[in-house]
Amino acid sequence: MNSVRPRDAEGTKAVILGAARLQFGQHGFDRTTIRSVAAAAGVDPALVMHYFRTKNGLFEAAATLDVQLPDLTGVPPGRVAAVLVPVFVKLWGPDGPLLPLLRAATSNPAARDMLIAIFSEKVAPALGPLTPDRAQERAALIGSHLIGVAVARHIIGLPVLEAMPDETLMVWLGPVFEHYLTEPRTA
Amino acid sequence: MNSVRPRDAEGTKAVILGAARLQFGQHGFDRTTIRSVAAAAGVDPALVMHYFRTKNGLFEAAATLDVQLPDLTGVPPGRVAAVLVPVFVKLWGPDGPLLPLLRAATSNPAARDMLIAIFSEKVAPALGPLTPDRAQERAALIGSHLIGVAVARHIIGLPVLEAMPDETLMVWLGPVFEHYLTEPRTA
DNA sequence: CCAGTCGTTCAACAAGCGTTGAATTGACCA
DNA sequence: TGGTCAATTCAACGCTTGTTGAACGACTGG
Repeated sequence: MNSVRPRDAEGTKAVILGAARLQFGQHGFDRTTIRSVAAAAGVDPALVMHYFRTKNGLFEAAATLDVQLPDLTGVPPGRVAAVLVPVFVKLWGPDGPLLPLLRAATSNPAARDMLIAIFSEKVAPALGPLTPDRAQERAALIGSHLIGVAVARHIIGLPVLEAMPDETLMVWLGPVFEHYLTEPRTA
Repeated sequence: MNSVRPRDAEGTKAVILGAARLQFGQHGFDRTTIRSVAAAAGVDPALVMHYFRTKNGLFEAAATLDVQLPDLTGVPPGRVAAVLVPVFVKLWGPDGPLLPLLRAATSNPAARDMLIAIFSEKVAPALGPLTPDRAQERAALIGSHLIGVAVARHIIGLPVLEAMPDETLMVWLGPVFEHYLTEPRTA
């Protein structure tokens, strides 16, 4: 039944990391225990420590990711949202890499810093060229809206948003993102 | 130094509740311990149990709140955002009652249910009369945007949004909320 | 066939947790 | 003054957690 894997350091390391990603994402940092990760990976808890030294080490390894955003230079403003929304919806989806980070951010400063870094190094630069001014603010508003939708959908589990298909969400968010990217500000 | 309070059940109960609110709000459910709440309240841990029976009981007592939204019937759509945004910004602010609930929602199902209840019993009914259709969806999008801003500002601590004054935030959010409330949907 | 290496497990620790029941303290009334 | 009862504390329990060092066991090169 329980298939005994051959001895393979790199392999088991990957299995542990997979289980850790899953649990950190679903239950957050505190509720995820070394023991539960080890059990899910079919491995002794001490082995987890051996490979990742500490629980924080395991988390950092599990949360390390490279967020790739499409190049948006030259995309007409009216089309930007249509390109952007599907990408972000996937990144923030239940299987995406950002939700675990957000869940952990409640109690883990390292997770907070990682999210801030992703915003200022990836999101803001990607959106900057499309905006007339105040690029940071505009990007932050778009980003925070996406965070909110992700929280409402996947953490709180608000029925209306849980039930809403991605396409419908896109239709709603599209004009708003366009507004945030292009609307001139006087104040 | 450490002022010894007179024996007063109702009083100490309130002190404990205050400490609990503070800690649940700042550190979330898991990181808040009976012992730390008791210490902050200058009281024995057993006393906390005596008054609130269990940690979940303490949390429920600390998280119980009545969110009061202004009556919006008859307010012209263009003015709605101007009325609504300050109220929501305060409710979601660092001293408001909703942030603790959201922090706890990461790991506490009761907190999730409470947030869902607040949405469906308070927010959606308040916004419903202002919308031509799909009231739940429209309210959910506004609510999730506010959640996102709160998370970005007070949980993650995104510098751009932390530094943004409430008035500026209002100017940004106003047109978007108006759009969500009034924009006709064809799809 | 034996030694050594490396993946892996065993067993235990110290600390912190929620929770408990009995003991202690202090205030009030007879 | 002494008794009563509520408010509060003491001391401990059983459990889970992260973490550790030593032991085990399978494969590999000599």
